[in-house]
Amino acid sequence: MVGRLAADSIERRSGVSLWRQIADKILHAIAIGDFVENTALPPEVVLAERYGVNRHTVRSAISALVQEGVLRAEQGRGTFVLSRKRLSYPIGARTRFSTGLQGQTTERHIVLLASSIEPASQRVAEGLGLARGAEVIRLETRGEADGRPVSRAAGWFEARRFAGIDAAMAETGSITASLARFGIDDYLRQSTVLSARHADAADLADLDLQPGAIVLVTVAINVTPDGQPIQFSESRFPAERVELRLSAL
Amino acid sequence: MVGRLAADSIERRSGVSLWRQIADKILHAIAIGDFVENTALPPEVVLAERYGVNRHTVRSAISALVQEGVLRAEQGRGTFVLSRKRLSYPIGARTRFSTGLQGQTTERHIVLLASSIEPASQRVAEGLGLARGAEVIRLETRGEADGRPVSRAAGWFEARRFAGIDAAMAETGSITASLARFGIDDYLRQSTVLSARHADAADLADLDLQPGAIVLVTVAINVTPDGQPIQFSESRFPAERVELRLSAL
DNA sequence: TATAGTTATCTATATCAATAGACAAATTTG
DNA sequence: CAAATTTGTCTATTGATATAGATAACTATA
Repeated sequence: MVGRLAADSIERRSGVSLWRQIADKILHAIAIGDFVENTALPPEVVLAERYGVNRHTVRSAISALVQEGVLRAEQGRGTFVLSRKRLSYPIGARTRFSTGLQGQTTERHIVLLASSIEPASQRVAEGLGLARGAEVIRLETRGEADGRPVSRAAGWFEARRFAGIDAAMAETGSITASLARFGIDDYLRQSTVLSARHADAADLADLDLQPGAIVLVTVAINVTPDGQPIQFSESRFPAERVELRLSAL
Repeated sequence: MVGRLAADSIERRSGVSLWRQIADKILHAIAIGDFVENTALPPEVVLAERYGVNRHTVRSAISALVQEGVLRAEQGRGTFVLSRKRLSYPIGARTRFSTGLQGQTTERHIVLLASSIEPASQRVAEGLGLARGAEVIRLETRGEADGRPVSRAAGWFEARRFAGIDAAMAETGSITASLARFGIDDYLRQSTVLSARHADAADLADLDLQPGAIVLVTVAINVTPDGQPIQFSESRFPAERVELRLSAL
């Protein structure tokens, strides 16, 4: 018996335009190696036939991907796949931003975008083992590697215990280094919950994405080695640039 | 300083229609508890103003979600959120479909959709430690819980060692039970790589999704306790119905 | 029962998305 | 150079998407 391999037709009047669907198909084809880096795509006419749409619709899709920096079109020659490997971000017991991307990138750092003190919401309070409404410090950060944004995170810390962590973070550019100032030499990831959704307007701006992009979302709790919760965080990763590699916890 | 909390505007001419974006927003709002199960949504006029679109556009979004079984509209009364909690699928060293969903569901099983023998592709061969082109058995399966599809997976096994595993799978409806027939009493997850993308036509059909839906994708390798690779798999989960909970590996 | 609040339906108009065809411009190949 | 191939541009038409306004139908409540 033969399994159906990607019937791969497109959906009309779905709320997602055909050009967007085809752009996604091309991205997927690149991701699985059907279209190879630094080689030409099939001609527009062929793609139009393959996907069962008009050539102009294919052109709209290609145009969007050229904007996104995935393809380069050259009149008379063809349309070429630019190289853009996805970063593989490790998630495990000792998940650290910078060390996790060593070897894949030459440069990476965290930028502190904003910070504030606020009462803990239900889930933050639960995660940190605090009373609802207790004061917490929120740090909004963006992770960048080789000049490209690869993550956008919000982290919450108990305000009383970690007063001044915002300044430490701005100065050091590292969560690990900032926590060290409060006597935290090591911390472990207690839990990670993962989901995915379309990027909202904030994601688009923060992560330099195009409308319709997908973000991976992790909600995690970090604890000291003896199990004391110190950080609750929600991170967003652009799915087109990052994959998450789950390592031993 | 104050961090921007979800500017949450909508994107025009993005390839995703406004009604689809608003439908996604409503789903998200339900997911994070802004809209509560079994209570009414704000009136259409209010939603239209909040999202900055015409009332009719909001109605299109609501109409789609009614079709998807997320909402129920009652003339004169309001539009209500039906209950549909996301399943939390655990991923860890001993990831098992059925046991992982115990407690959250009353019934779950795996359906064998198709099977075939084929030469190993590059990545499958690498994952299983075989020569490229070596014969492998592919099992196409769907996981269902309480009558709803929650996963769609392809699993590859070395053909010589696991000849007949397709029949075993069809009979037992369990990977674990099928492997037991080949003397595999225990197996561990060696690696998991996670990504997300839009559902393609096959996903839409297999997982009973609407166009524009997002799927979480895991690529995993299972090994015997002494490290021998036995299964390479790629699974897809509907992000609107499933979240992945990473537990200790 | 009367009123306010809500969803449902209708008409009309403007813009975006998709198709269709023709031809121009650039590149490669014979 | 000529022909073939491929991307780029233009015009035109159709259907889906979005806005706007008016009114009907239904529900709850004072």
